[in-house]
Amino acid sequence: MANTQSTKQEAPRRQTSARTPATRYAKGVARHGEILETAKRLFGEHGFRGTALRDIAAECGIAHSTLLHYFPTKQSLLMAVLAERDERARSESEHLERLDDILDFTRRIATTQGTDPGMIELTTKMMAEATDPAHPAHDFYKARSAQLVDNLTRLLEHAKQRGFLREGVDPRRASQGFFALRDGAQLQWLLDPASIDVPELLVWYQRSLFTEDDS
Amino acid sequence: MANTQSTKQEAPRRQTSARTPATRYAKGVARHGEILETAKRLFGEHGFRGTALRDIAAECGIAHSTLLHYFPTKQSLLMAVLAERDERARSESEHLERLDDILDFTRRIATTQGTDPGMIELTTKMMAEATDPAHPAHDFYKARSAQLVDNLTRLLEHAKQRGFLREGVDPRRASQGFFALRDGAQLQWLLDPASIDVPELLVWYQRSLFTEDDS
DNA sequence: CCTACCGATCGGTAGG
DNA sequence: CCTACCGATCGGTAGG
Repeated sequence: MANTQSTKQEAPRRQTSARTPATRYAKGVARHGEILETAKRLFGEHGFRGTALRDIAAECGIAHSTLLHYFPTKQSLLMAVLAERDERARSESEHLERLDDILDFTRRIATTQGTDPGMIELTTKMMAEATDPAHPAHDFYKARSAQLVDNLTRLLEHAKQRGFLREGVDPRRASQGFFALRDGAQLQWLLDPASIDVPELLVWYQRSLFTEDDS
Repeated sequence: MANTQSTKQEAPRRQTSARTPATRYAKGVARHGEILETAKRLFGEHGFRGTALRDIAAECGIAHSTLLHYFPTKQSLLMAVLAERDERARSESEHLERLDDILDFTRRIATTQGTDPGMIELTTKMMAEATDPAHPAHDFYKARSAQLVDNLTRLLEHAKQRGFLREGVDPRRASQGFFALRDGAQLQWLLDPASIDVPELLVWYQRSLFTEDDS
């Protein structure tokens, strides 16, 4: 495992029994990431309230008090998980400035399902749990949902101006409909994965919005 | 409270300090219903796992052990809540045999939102919580969702044979889409009631499925 | 319908 | 990174 030392390209260090600061740091970072990944998965499977810190810690092979060394409270762990998830989503939607990508936008969101089912599971279940106003992630998802709808609405408005939208399609309503369809379909998929093809359903919805000029 | 005795139409009973069996029975039934209503509301607000029996009992003015006299386990209380909710929904969809009602079907489902928001809140939140396979209501919602989709699919197939559906509308996909849209919209509505008009969104979706021959 | 209690579990802390 | 512990809370039971 520590074979990276075997090259000995650097000046030899003191061979004490204590690990070097660099090693300890790297190990800490790895633990940090391991906890995050495990938390992401378990929060997705059992929800935030349904997951105990002891469960996450056990899967990482540490005591739960050790986990609290990396994340001082359970809520801080949740926020870290949401921030990581959000950062990835943000970078995805960042390069959607060009209107050419609108058709591709929903398709990309749709196919994310296959890319990282764990992320989808987390997002959907946490959002559902966060409908409780007392839930620590309530404000996060409230703001996030509004932002998503607003972004897609803006894209659809531009598309409408260029004549890409079918008659009678209201940008805001269509945007709300897209995310409602996505979240509802994912809920159904979580209940019974074999019962529904989420990407296919979303692509079908998307096609019903645009005029038939995709080559 | 016990004024039903004042009519004295029956033979006079012994006037002991103990209440009559009839009175006790009526009181028990009332308690039973009171607990059910309170549980429905609190499960809707905080979910099943997020609601303690002590909270429900406290709102009914009894000890939590007294609640367990009426419902021996927490899960049995949940099942009673779901059964009552399901019975009402079943009687609603019972008289949908006639195909004339299809257009009205989704509209009825849509406007239920305004009729009993508590019921909607309960259904949506419990369904979301039940995506956890370990949740006691998992099988219930899995079966229930499939049944709803199947029922609407059948109605849409009949409508399609009669030429009521737009071209390219697949009954099954449209049915899945309807319930996905409903559940996702209700999720959004729970997060922020002011952000979305669920009935309006569902009626709009419904119109996109049928040909324009509604008077 | 209550008091009193059980064992289990929770998030978090102390102290090393 | 651990053991040991805290106070709080949980669903459920005993016994009246």
